Amino acid sequence: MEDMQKSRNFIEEIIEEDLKQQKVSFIRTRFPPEPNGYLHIGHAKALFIDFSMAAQYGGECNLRYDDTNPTKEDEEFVDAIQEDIRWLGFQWAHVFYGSDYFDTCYDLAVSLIKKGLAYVCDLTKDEMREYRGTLTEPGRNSPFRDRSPEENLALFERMKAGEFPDGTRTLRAKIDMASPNVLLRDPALYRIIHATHHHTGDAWCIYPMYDFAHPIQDAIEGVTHSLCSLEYEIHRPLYDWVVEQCAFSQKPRQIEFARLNLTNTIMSKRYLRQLVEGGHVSGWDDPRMPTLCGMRRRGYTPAAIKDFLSRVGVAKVDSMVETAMLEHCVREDLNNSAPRMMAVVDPIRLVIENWPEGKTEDILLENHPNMPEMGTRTVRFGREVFIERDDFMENPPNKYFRLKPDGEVRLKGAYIVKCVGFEKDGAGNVVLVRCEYDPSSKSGEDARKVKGTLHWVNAADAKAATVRLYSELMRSETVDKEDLLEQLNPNSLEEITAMIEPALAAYAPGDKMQFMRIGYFCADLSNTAQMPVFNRVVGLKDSWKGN
RNA sequence: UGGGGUGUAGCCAAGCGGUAAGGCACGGGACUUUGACUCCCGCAUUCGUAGGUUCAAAUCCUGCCACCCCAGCCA
Repeated sequence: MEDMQKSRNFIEEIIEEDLKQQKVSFIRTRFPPEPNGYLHIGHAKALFIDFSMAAQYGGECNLRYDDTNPTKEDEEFVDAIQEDIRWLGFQWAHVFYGSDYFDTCYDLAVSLIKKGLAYVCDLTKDEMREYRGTLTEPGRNSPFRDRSPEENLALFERMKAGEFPDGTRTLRAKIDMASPNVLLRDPALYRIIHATHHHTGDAWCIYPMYDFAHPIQDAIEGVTHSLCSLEYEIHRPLYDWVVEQCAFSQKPRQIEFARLNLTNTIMSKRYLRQLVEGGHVSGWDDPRMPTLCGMRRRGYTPAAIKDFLSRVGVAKVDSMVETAMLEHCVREDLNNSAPRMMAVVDPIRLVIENWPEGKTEDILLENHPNMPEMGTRTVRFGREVFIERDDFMENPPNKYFRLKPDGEVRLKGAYIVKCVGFEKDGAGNVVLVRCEYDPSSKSGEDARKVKGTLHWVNAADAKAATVRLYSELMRSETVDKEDLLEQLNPNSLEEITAMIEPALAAYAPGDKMQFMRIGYFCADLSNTAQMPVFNRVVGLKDSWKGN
């Protein structure tokens, strides 16, 4: 037939063109996180692209820790990163460490020195900045630029041997101090750092810079397409310079795409750390965090995240995606898999006055209205039940389908009840609603319909549970990085005690379910039968205008 | 004021000289023992802007405007 050709994003176009022109025959990509923090949804976009491009063209993707700066990295993050990638459902071909290539990097640096393309520079950090010039003025050559290869070799060897303190010397590429691209003004290739590296220990005291190490790592691994975010666009000439001057025959190609930004979300690692260390969240896996471990704990599913990422697409425009899109994706996924349960999040009592004291009745409830294969369960119904405070109003607005004086409503799966009275406490809050039920209105046995249906929990066997209602961490759509803490949403976590149907207490940590008419929830890691804890993943859509 | 990028609806995003896909959001309706789900319908006479080329321009050309990135011995 005339199947609509699925449109290709620009990276797919490049890859297909490279394949067609036989520039490459096997696609290899890499996901190169620096092990200095937990992965977040922004990384997920990058790795989603890295892994899916490789998979789509029958190639492979490596996981490579970009660990060239021992002062910022820690082994702590290495395992967590793998766990998150696996959780999303991706499998790498190999795990590499950038530090595995330190010997090669060193040798290549030596070869650059021999070719007169790199030199040891004694300028201090401040001096180097001064010599670099500005965006509009060219820089000046370092006074050490013309050292002989022999002298450079000797000095570089002594740097490696640990003879010089941190910050006293660097190895620099000899490119062009007048380049309009500031990155090409003799960039540092190596710096001295006397620190223990989490992976190589004390083997080295000089470490290659990202701009030198990354293209080398890519080339060694045979990466064909090195996908990264837009801010590296300006690094590409340097990337290509390194590949060229180090004489790699197979040249990896760097392609840049826009990183993900989400409304009401802060993504930068530095600020996330600030939230964790300042105690503004409970940890990296706080369900409000955009980290993958946080989203996992919140109850987001890999399928929902991947669906979201594919909907967002791949392009070069700086964009800000609405969180609503993400929420739509979890709802869609959970709608098809989450059993429907009843929990009353803000309970008040409802008494059925014409229901005999002590009498109970078993109610059969479907676990999913659209999926009979999910089975049924039995719930006890009695004289007294809990209903939501919101589901009764003394003076309701128009089109209020819930309980009101003299109004009728069905209790889900049970009977139609009519409000015959209510009681308030001293503060004027309704604490009890009095009803009478219609014995002929048993669910499934009666054609009579009422507009509203309420969820409920039988008071005699309801269990208490802690329910955490999460909302966005940041109160405005965009976040100004200046005064982060003032922009925090003070109400991003509301913890309440809810009354739940007994079966809910048996759910294991990580299980997801729908609290009927409320939202999708996930049993928290700390969930126990004694005191169940549920996190709200996302609320149900609510089109009631009076709300 | 230098260089590198990017501008299509409220938000993403197709489009690649032949007359503006799709999704989210939003609005209206049907269905409903979840105000959910599902299903219909609506939602850019116009593509940052001003000109030019062409029978024909979001697509090509020129100018202008806006926004993002770069002056780490971070990645």
